[in-house]
Amino acid sequence: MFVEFRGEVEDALATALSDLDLPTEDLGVEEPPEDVDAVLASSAAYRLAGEVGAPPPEVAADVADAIDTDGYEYLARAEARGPYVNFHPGEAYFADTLSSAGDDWGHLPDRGESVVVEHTSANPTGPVHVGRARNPIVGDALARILDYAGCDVEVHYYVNDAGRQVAIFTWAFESFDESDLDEDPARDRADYDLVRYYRKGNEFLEEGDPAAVEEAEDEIQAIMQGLGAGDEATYERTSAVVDPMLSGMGASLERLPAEFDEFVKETRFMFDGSTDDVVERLQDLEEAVYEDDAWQLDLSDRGIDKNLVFLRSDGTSLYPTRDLAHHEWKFANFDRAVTVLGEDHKLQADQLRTTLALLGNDTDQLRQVIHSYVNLPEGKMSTRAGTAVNLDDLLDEAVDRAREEVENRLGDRIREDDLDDEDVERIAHQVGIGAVRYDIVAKQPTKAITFEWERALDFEAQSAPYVQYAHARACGIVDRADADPADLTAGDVDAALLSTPEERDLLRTIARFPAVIKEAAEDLQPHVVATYTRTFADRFNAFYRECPVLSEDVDPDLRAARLALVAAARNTVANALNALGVEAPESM
RNA sequence: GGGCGUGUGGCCUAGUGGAUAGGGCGAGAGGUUCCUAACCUCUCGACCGCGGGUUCGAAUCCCGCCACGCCCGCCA
Repeated sequence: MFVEFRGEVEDALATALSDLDLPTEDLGVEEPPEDVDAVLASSAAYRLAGEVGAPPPEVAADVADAIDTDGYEYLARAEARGPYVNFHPGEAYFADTLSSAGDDWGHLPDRGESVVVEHTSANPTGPVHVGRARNPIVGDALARILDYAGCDVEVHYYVNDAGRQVAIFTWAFESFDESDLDEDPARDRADYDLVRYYRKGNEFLEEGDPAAVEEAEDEIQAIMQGLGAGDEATYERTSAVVDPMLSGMGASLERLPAEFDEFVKETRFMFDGSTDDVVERLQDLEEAVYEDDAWQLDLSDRGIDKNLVFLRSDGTSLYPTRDLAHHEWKFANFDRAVTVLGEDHKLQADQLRTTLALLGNDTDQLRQVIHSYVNLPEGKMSTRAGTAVNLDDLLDEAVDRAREEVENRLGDRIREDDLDDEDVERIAHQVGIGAVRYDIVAKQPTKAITFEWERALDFEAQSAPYVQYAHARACGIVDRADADPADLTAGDVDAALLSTPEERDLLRTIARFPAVIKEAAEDLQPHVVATYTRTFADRFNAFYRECPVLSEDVDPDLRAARLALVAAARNTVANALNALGVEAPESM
């Protein structure tokens, strides 16, 4: 409704300005502060004051007078208040919001546009740790939000299965035995088992006997050459470590949950010849230079001082070369591509985008979302050094603490409901994992996060449980009303009965939800949705406090209207949480 | 050294040209015979890193400086 209302406001304002012979390019339509009782406002009078030769409040009054609200569905009233023109919707706005906010509220019309979202794409060398966890959390939320926004979304994990680390990993796995390793796996799963070989291999390369290291380097080199030459047997060897590692990592990611439609391996673009094709086309570019026996791209004219090496002196390709082929494949198969990357890949992202353009691609199709890392108070997390907090450990701890919390609260519940052990376990998972996810997705991705257990697992604060609780309260009311769900949003209720400030504010907030999805999808900013859920919970709690629904002294018509409002609220917050990938408990 | 990013009460955070900078944590005081108190109300607390500038108007734009992070591999 908000989106439609905004359109009407812009139309009415533009018409009024042109009737007054004033310029219409700067309408200045914005959302007023909380304490102003209007849905939208315009600050255009400030800029027009000079042109008109009158003070802004006078201009605002004239503009407000010139606005004709006839013929608009939702726009009912425009009034000047100081230098602003405030816009108010009529009853239809509230009535339509109430009747529209069904199960699919927040889903925008199909855009007929396919989008591939690539996220995580962590090297298959060890268990997923918290430092990396921002990528799947942001990426999964983005994919969900784009889906809500009407895109046809496919989610990919790009597997770096041809790089040097994989060659090291493969060599290490083949060279060492269980008896060479000095620790047991932290968990009984392939990623925890295999990472020990990777660590052992790196340790050996750093500290081993020089002659033996040289021998190992020859083997690592042979593996990379084999992959570059498209050798099936070499691919089998690397797959023997990569595939189980990936399935183990996938098990961690599923807990978030972050799921993928496809794991796209970079070897695919070596074996199908597209990397060779890219190399040839790069060599033909005028930016191509051959220096130190390696083929490079001089991108200094494009504002990138660092040369991009695309073919090593030994003739093998590099990660960026294969990624170029990968992205051309994406462009050929999807309308748009979104990639979620850690900030350490910023330069590479710029080089990729620039080079794709040089190769004749339309890079407007590509959006790269960059995020900072989650670090420990003492510094970076590293798989190789073994300093990382594993995602599984964080999630386990979160669920344990949530379970403890649920059990503590069982004692002093007023409500006599019957939460059995299964409910406790369900709530512990929903709340614990939701809190971790929400804590990360709610922050602007560009801001660095320092990981601290207490803060990450605070269930009060401005957390997932706060929002989830509002949802559970709404479910409790609907549940207790024992009404036919079909009646709840039926057109029979009279939205005009919802006249208290709390009811109006809640309706206004519900009305904004599709606009929030639209904004988050356009700007690729999931935290916008998280911010919205907090505002929503504030509004819902105010309503909950002031407006009884099921009390016996509530008039039946009002009760029906409030029940419909609660149902609309429940649908809104359920979908908002869903768009963030956070579960919405029906009781807690 | 260069490039990019970040800097908002003691701590975390929203807000990227317009209405007295909005929340949370923390500290203090209250609230439940009434649909879930993981809630709500009130109080305390901010020269929006520092200094200039542009503008009728700056947390927001521009310049300089400071602090922190990331990058500057024939690794990914």
